Amino acid sequence: MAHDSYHHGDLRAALVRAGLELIREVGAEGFTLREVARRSNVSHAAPYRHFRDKSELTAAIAEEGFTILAKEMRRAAAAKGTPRQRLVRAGRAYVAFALRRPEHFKVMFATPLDAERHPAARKAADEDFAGLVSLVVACQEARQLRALPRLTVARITWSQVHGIATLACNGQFQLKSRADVLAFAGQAMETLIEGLR
Amino acid sequence: MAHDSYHHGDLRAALVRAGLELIREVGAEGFTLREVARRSNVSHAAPYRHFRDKSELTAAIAEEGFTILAKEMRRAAAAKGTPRQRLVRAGRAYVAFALRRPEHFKVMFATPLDAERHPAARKAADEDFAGLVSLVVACQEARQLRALPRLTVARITWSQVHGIATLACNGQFQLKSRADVLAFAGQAMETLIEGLR
DNA sequence: CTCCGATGTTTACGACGTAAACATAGGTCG
DNA sequence: CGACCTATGTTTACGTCGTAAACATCGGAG
Repeated sequence: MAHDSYHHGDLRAALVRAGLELIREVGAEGFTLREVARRSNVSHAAPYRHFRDKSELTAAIAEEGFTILAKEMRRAAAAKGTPRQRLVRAGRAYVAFALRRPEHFKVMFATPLDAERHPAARKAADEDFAGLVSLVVACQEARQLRALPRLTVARITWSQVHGIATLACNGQFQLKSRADVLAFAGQAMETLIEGLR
Repeated sequence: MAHDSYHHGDLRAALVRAGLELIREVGAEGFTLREVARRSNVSHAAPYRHFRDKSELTAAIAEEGFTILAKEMRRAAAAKGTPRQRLVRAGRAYVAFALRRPEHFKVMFATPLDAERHPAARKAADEDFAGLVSLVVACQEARQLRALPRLTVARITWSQVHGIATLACNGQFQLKSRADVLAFAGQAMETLIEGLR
């Protein structure tokens, strides 16, 4: 339990936190297991007691990201408003997340999350998508969306939002402020939904 | 000129080619300057005569990618058909490119292409986008798109297509075959354009 | 023909990922 | 209450990487 003793208490969580911070600072390229260990005041081999290799730590960080993202989308889509408005808000939350933590976001989608190697991360990602599907279904039930297959509609929407998030956090649009990007995201969602009716 | 002499002839091009191949095989993570040198039958320090550092080689590879992509989109959007059909075909070509060379595609968008550090790559990317804009403008002139700002429409379209490409080549949709993904891409574009009218 | 600059090579350094051997702390069982 | 066992750290070691500096070689300009 003692924080400064030989044993750490909860090194695993500490490593994930430190890793998250490091990735925010230097991005996935500069990200280093040894530096994560250093920041956790632990020898460079200690992480191997908790993660089989580096990719497993980044997967844990990705998982954390999916969990946070899910939470923020849920909050944005909270009950009030029409299903359509809720869907739009969720989409904007997605983009907002990517803008606020671009490096974290990139790590989440850097690698095809191998279901065998990193089942937890994969599950978290799938749950994010499930949340999106349920918003889409709500729209369809309210007759605010055309009756295409649910999965198809969800994928189209996800792609739109994900594309905006990806391109924006790589600075590919020449938009100045985050607010501009978010406004654009809203516009894009409205347009898309218009096509989906 | 001799291929086996001390001097290589056109090492720079050879490095880009070898690099491209290597990235296709092992992805951006396993990508190594030294291995590229090895495959070019050259010492591990030789690349530094042609690239300031590793990132400059990957930028050159990215640039090559943007050039190829532009060519393929141009070909797909060739004259026949309505502007709208041409736009859809270009979008599908974008996705097809990502599916055919996923690792290459990832490298192209891995990093915010710094205009200072990698001007050539940046320019190639901008030209790709310019091509898209011109297709969108053609659609607008044919009254097949609502009169939103050109840039906005182009960005929305790009985001949609880019999102599909990114998610698909990370295996995030659970679609089996490339054909399925391409069909989906077409559907998505049609839907989006519907909303843009 | 000679010399110079462009292009390769060798050697060297520090950092990294990872494995193996070793150490310690804290709970379990006598 | 005290001796072990196991989970969790540490140390040491190895091979690879990116990169820099010093050195070598070739081909073309004077």
